[in-house]
Amino acid sequence: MLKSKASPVSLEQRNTTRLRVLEHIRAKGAVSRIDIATALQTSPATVTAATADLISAGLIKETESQAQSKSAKRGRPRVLLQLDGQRHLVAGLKVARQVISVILLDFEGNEIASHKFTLENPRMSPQEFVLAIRNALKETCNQIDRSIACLAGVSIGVAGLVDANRNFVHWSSSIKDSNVDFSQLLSNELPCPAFVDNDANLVAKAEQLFGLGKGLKNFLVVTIEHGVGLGIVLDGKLYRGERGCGAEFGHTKVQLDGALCQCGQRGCLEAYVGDYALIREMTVSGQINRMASVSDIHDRAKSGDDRASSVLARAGQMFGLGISNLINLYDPECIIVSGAQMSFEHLCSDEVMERIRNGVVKVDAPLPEIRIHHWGDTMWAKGAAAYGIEQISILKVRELAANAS
Amino acid sequence: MLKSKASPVSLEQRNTTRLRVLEHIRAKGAVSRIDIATALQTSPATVTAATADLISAGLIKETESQAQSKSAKRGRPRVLLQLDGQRHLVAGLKVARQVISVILLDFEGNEIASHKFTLENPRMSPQEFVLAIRNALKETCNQIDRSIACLAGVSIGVAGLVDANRNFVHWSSSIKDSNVDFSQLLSNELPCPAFVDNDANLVAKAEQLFGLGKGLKNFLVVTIEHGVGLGIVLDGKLYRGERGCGAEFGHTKVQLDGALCQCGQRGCLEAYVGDYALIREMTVSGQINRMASVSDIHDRAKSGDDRASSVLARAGQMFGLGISNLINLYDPECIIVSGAQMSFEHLCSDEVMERIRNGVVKVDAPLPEIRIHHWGDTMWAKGAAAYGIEQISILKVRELAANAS
DNA sequence: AGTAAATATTTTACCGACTGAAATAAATAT
DNA sequence: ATATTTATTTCAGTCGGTAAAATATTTACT
Repeated sequence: MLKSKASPVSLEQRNTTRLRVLEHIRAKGAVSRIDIATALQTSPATVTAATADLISAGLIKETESQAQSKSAKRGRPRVLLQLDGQRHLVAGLKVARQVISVILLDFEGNEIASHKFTLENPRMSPQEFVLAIRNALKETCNQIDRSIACLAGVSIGVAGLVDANRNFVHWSSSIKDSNVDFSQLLSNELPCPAFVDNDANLVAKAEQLFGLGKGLKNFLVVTIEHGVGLGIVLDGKLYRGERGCGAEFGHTKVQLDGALCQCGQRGCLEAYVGDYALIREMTVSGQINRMASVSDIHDRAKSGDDRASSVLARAGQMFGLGISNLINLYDPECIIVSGAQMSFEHLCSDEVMERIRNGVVKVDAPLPEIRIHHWGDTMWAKGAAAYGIEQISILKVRELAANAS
Repeated sequence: MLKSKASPVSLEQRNTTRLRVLEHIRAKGAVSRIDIATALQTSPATVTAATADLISAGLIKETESQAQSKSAKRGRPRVLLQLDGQRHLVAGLKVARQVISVILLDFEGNEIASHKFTLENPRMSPQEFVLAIRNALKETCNQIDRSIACLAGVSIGVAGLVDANRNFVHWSSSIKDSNVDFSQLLSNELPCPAFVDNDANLVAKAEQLFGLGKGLKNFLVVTIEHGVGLGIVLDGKLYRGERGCGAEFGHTKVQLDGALCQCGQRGCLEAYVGDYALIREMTVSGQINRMASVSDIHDRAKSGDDRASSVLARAGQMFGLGISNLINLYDPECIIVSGAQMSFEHLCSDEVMERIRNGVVKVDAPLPEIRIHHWGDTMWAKGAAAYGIEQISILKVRELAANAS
C-alpha cells in the first residue's frame, strides 16, 4: 500500500499546490473554494481535490458559518474553509543564554501553554542541550495534563549559524561543540519530528504565518532584543543566503571606523543600537554608573536627562539609516520591526521614520510600509513554533500523497 | 493545429525543465545527456525528450567531438550537446545620455557586430525613442549585409525604473514622458519581439548567461560607470524588488548626514565613489580646475599627487564598506564587480579587499569570492542582448509546446 | 408551491510531463 | 565474433492538473 510505483517528481517540489492552498487559507482565515481557485489562478477542480486531501489530513475543515457571495444573492452559497487548529499541537522553544522559553501552539497559532526554565549552564554539550529541551517540553505538557507524546512537532530556535535543512548547527552560543548534526540526537530523545533554526529566521516565519506578514510575498523582519537581527522573506520563502548564516543586519557598517562592536569590528549598527551600546555610552560618559537596562535610559530621558535623550536619539538616527539601506537594497513590500520585551520606542519615533523616508531613493511608488510589532516575551518561542507548524504541514501533506493507495 | 485542448498548467511555470536543460547546457558549454540528468536530478528519459525538443527548436545541437566518460573506457560514448549559436541573432541596445550602443550577438553570446550612435537629443518622446532604436538597428545590420528582419529579438537597457514584465517604463532619463507602455510601440516598429529593462539588471543577466556568474545561483553584480549600480540574482532568478525599481546600491547611506549626492540626499555611497564625486573633490579642494575624468585623477595619483591618492583612497574605503554590507545582508556565493570603461582599480585594491574582509561577520565558511570583470564598453549592450537571448529562448520553447500537434 | 436562474462544487474524461524498466545503440575487451 | 559496458531511446504507467459536464443549493419569480 505504501510501496506505490509512483514517480516522486521531486520531493521538494511535490504537493506545492496543496501547500499553497493551505497557506492561502491560513492567510485569509476563512475562504471558499472558488475564491481560492481565483486567488491561486487554478481551476476549481484542483481546489476541490486539494481541499479534500487537506481535510482528510486534519489540517483544515469546513465552517458552519457562510459568507455571502460578493455581488450576487442567489446561487449555491460558498462553503468557507478554515484551519482545523485543534487537531495538532506544536511546541516552539527558544534557547537563550540563561533561559529556555517553551510555548505550545495549536495549528492556528493560538497559545495553549507556555513556560520558562532557567538554565544553570549556559553552554551545554549537544546531549545536555537535547535533554534540557526534553525536560522543558515534559514540564510544559504537564501543565495542561498532557504528555509529550501529544506533540505533532517541536521546533527550536537558537542564536547562531544553523543549516535548517539538515538540523545542523555550525555554531551557537548555547552549545559547546561546533558543527553538530542534531537530526539523530533529536529523533532519539523526542517522540516527534523536531527542527532547529536561527532565531531571527523563525520570527520571520511567525510574522508570515500569523503575524503582520500574513499573505505578503516580500518582506523583512527586523528583530530587536539585545542586538538587532534580520529575517528575509522573498517570494514567500525564507531567504537564508548561500552559507545559511542569515543576514547580519546588526553588523552592517553605518560609520567608517566607527564605534567598537562586541564582534570586534568597528561601525556596526549594533554598536550604536544594541542595548550594551546604549548602556556603555551612559556609563562611560561620566556621572552614571552601571545602568541596569535600556528602559532606565528611557526613564531618564523622559525625566529630562539630556544625555539619555541624546544617546537614544543617536541610536534612532543610526537605526533609521540602516533601515533606509535595507529598503534601498531589498525594495520590500513591508518592513516589520518586531520586538520582544526591550523598550524600543526610540527606534520608531517620528524622527526616525522621517529619517528613513529621507534616506530612501524616491520613486513613483509609495514607500514600503513599516509596521511595528510588540510581541511580548513569547516572540522567540512563537517564532520557533511557527516554523514547526509549517514543517509539520509539509510532512502531513507528504504522508497523504504516500498513503494514497 | 494550434488550438490544442491542452491544459496550460501555468504559462509561467510551463516548460521549466526544458529551460533548465537549456541553461545547464549554456553554463557547461558542452555536456552529455546523462550528465544533464545527473546534474538536474532528473531521469535520462526526460532529458532525451527535452533535448529532442530543444534541437528541433534550433536552440542546441549535438557536437561531433566526443568526450570520454570519466571512469570507463568502453560502453556507448556520450554525445555532447552544445548551444546552436548560429541559428538566431539577437540585438542588445543601451541607451545612455548621449549615445546608443548596439551589439549583435549570436545565441552563444559571440559578438557579430557592434556600433555606436550619437544622440542629438538626450530626452526623446517615446515615439522618437523607438525610431532611434530602429535606425540604430538597421544601420548595425547593414554592417553585416543583413536586414533588421534577421533578428530573432531585441532588448533595450535604459537607466531608470522599468517593469520588465510589461515593457513598461515608469521613468527613464532618456525619455520625456513618464509611465510609458512600450509593448505596442515596439511591436509596431520592430519586426521581432522586443524587451526593455533596467541596465544594471541586464548586466547581471549577462554575467549569469556568459560572464563570471555562469552557473551560479546567488550572486550580486555591482556595476561601475558614472554611478554605482546593483543587479541581484537569487535562486537563479533576477530579483527586482517589490516596486521593480531595482536595488539602489549607489544610494545606500555610508555616512550619517554625509556628502551631498546628485539625488539630493546626503551620505550616499555614490557621493563618495561616483565619478562626479571624485571630480568634485579634486576641483573644489583647491589648486586643480575641472578635471576631465577619473583616469586623470589616477594619473595624478600615480605621479605622486597626495590629494589625488587621498581622494581615491577614501572612495575605496567607502566602497569596501558598502560591499561588506552587501555581503552581510545577502550572503551571496559571489560578488562580481563589473566595469565598462571607467578606471576603477582604486575600488579593487588590496586595501579595499582587506577592508571588505574585515567588515564581514566571520563564520566558518569562507568569504564570498569577489570577481572583477573589465568588460570594455560593450558591457551594457551585451547585458541587454543577454536578456534578449533568455527571453527568446523562453518564447521558442513555448512555441514548441504550442506546435506539438 | 413550483419552476427558472444563478452560483458553487464535484465528477468525468483526458492531457502532458515525468518516471522506471526494458529495449536498443555503440563502443571496448577478450 | 562475442561478451561486456555504458548511453540513449522507447514504452507503459503514474500523477497533478484541466475543461466541460453534471450535480447541488440557493434565490427570484410566477
